[in-house]
Amino acid sequence: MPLRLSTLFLRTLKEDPVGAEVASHKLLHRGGYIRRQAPGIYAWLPLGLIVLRKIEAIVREEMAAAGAQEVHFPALLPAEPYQASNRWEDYGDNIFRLQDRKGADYLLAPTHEEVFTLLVKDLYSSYKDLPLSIYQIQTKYRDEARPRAGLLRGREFIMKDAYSFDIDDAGLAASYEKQRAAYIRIFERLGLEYVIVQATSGAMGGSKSEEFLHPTEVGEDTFVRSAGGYAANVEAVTTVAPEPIPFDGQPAAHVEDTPDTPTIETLVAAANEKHPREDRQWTAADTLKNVVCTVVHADGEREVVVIGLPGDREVDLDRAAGTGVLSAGEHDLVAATEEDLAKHPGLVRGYIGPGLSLDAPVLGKDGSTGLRYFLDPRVVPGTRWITGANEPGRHVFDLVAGRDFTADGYIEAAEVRAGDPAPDGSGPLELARGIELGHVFQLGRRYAEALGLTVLDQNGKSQVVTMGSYGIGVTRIMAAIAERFHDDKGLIWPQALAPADVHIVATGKGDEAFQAAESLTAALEERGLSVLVDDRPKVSPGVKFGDAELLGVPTIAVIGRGLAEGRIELRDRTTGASEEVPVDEAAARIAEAVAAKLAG
RNA sequence: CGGGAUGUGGCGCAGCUUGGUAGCGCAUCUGCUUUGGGAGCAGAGGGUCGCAGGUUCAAAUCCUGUCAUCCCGACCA
Repeated sequence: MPLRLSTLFLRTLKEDPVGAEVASHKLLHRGGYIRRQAPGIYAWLPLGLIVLRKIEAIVREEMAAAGAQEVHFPALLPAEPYQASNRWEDYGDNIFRLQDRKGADYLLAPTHEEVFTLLVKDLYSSYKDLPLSIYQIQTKYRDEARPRAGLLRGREFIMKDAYSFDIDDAGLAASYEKQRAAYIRIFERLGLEYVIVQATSGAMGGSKSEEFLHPTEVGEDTFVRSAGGYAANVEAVTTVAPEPIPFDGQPAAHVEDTPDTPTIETLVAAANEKHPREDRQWTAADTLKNVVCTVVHADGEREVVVIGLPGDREVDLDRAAGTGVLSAGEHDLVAATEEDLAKHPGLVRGYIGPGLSLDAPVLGKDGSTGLRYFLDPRVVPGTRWITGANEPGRHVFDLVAGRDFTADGYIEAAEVRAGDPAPDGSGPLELARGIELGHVFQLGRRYAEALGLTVLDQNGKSQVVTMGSYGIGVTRIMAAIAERFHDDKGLIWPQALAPADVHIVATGKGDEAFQAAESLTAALEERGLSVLVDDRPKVSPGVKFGDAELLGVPTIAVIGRGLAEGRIELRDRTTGASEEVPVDEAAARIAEAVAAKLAG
């Protein structure tokens, strides 16, 4: 049956929702695809559901092709499995929590690793049952502090999440590869550009991890890429360390008066004025900035640490926390507070330095402060720095890394900048924004271990299963498509996702146009096409044209003015092209156009 | 969590400074006209003014509290 605008549950709107910033949010709202219910929570109207189901269908087909089987879990789950994996705490306020009448804790699941793991544990106990890949398409809940951009960042959203279970690392690698390949096919079919970037695994734990990002300015994720093909989330970029420099011939360190220079800017100015270099001006890159941070341990203990990095770089704490310096039991890395600083009088604010010689270190576990000291990878042995002398108004010049000071380790704590070299040598990096649409990663054994998922191997020995986790944001994909395919008049759906194959507009007074629209509808449906027909009586043509453009069905057939001469107008919403065709050829021509769009 | 702002018919807003019994646009309904680019005229229906308390003869308006929402930031797979 065709969708008839005379009866379809739809109201198009002229006004954007209050506060809407991005096109997908405005247009899906105005086009009557979605309605906001609460911050970050949307109701799905008939047209929206049709598009959503089409995206889901593509995902289902590719999951089946990849050998994954569909299951379905509740969105409402008991707290215990999440307490066992520690995520009940780790997720913090991002979980929607609730209690039943007995006071037992429940949650609206943000993701389902735990219950998938437990289900497999329930049913399987032999290596012969593996490998296994199962998935669901399910509504997820995350109580985001600030939902925004409509469907792009909601508190309720639909996600396909798949999980693989293997006996060994090789099996996990193979399962991962299948899902990764399925994702590539999905995005190809959607016609949505994507970049696969290396990622960190974040709160989920695990090792190999890649994100599928759709590059766009409205995206919330920042990633880097090089002309040579390297791409990574900024959190996952590793710094290219320069070659060490021999100590021979390097000047000895010397302390100088640099009054009132608590910042890098004032320090550089003072250095150029009072202690100028002969060959060039000092710059911020010649200084070593020592930033005080706090590691928050799982038990709540706050450990102050110091991070040294070139003075021209800002600290990026997400990178620092995500690139491995935090060991087990270390929960988070944050900026140090006044109270943290107050506990360490050995730190002279504005003039912090690692110490003047290896014999008398200030920072580091063996230093006088006893605080752990980490360095940016650029601070290789032999590099010379201006840095704090741990006295107010004094800095040390020509302090050489490795000769005069060392650290407890290296850390990726510096911001990534455009122009930095790619770690694989493929050229300079550029920064870009993207929407994260999918994420594949090798979880490893964290969940299986925490929840006791083991199987017997060929030797009858118990082995912990290794897992992979693979997510795709279905509702987010819909927003990304709307974001990518629209113009100032409205949405322009790809043929494969449009709520109908053809949008027929009947205009003019009298019954002729409406009758012709009915005949054409029937002819198109006979050819297997889905039809949206604007059969609203007494609605002016301008309104109908406007709605057709807003709704975004890619092929529009206008029946009206030309009908007296036996012609129907075909419009291509994508190209804007328009042509008149004889009435009796219309169905065939439309079917051709639709087929061409599906193919192309 | 910090900063800023806003809560008034379905939607978007005015009214609040200076208290006096609620208005505009869109949408909806009726009639007539109009029908290839978001029509015209005439009429109609629809509001606990976020909530609670207070001041007052009288509160959308002033005061106190509270809740919610939006924006910026922090946070965030």
